[in-house]
Amino acid sequence: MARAVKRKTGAAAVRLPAELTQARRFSKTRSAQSSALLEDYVELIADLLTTGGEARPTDVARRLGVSHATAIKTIARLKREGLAPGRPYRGVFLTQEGQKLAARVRTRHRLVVDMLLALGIPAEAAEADAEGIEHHASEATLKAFAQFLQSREQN
Amino acid sequence: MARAVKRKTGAAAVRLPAELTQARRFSKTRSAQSSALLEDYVELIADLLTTGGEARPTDVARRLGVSHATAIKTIARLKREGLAPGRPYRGVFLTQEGQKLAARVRTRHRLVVDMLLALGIPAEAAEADAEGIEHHASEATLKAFAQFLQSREQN
DNA sequence: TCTGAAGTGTAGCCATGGCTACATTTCAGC
DNA sequence: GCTGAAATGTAGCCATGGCTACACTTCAGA
Ligand SMILES: [Mn+2]
Ligand SMILES: [Mn+2]
Ligand SMILES: [Mn+2]
Ligand SMILES: [Mn+2]
Repeated sequence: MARAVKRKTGAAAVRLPAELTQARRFSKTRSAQSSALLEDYVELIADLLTTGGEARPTDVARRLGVSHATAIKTIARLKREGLAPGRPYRGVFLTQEGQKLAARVRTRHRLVVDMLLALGIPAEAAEADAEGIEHHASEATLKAFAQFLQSREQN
Repeated sequence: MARAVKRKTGAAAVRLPAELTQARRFSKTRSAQSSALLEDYVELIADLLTTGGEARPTDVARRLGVSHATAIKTIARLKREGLAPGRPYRGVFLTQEGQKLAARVRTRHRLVVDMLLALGIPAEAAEADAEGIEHHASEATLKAFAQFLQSREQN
């Protein structure tokens, strides 16, 4: 295309900013994707901690449907990123920062599920889709979801 | 927890199926994630082909915001998977299967964007979020989106 | 107190999807 | 026709996130 600039003179120049915009969108999606896994781990660990008082790598692995080795490796990444402290063989916990992230993620998760349910989507599909969708919902989208739900409640 | 089975006898046994369900959800999300990139490539290539008659690796790279080397490597994967034929230095095309996939993906993309717009989400946020969300919307969810839009048009 | 099963951790493999650096090919314009 | 700039392709690096196989800790119960 760059070689074609001299062929299709006019339109190409105009389309350039659109290319940048689209590239930025994809870039945003990639970045969301890279935090998605950590978000799910933190959310799940928080859930295990509140429910059972402890979060063990094996439990995390079983709930996520991955091997315990995979879970342990990712938990190590949580530790590296300052989201989870913890000594070896002692279960996982969350730092203040980890807890804050967990709270945000849990709220968001519920909002997305509720929205899908409100649209009449069957429960299991709503839960499954939400697990992926949640990581790509911007603040603007979350706000719109909340407003939609609120307007629904009023009738 | 498995070690804890003998401590917390009752509840753990009941919770087992729920664990499997949740694991299945995460597994589904992971699988959606693994096809997401190919879907975006195919969608974009189809777009370039219809718009300009050709899809060159450099154009694909620029639109996705990645290096040309990355684009070429992923395009090689498209070829491996039977979605794109093409000789070296000759631009990319789509097989019948690739075209079918592109059509499905494009329709889905538009539906998701339209849904978000209908909820009052600002255009740029809608476009950006849709780029990630689309890959996690099941048939049930797409159907619900379509129905919502239809009911909207009628007033 | 000992011990073995369960849980935890480590090592090392693979595919993916980014990147930079460099080599090769194409083709517009002279 | 030549040629050099742009496009294309290749090589090789890295991090991530899966996996299996094996080693090490822990602790419930004998
Ligand atoms: Mn999730
Ligand atoms: Mn979630
Ligand atoms: Mn997309
Ligand atoms: Mn798309």
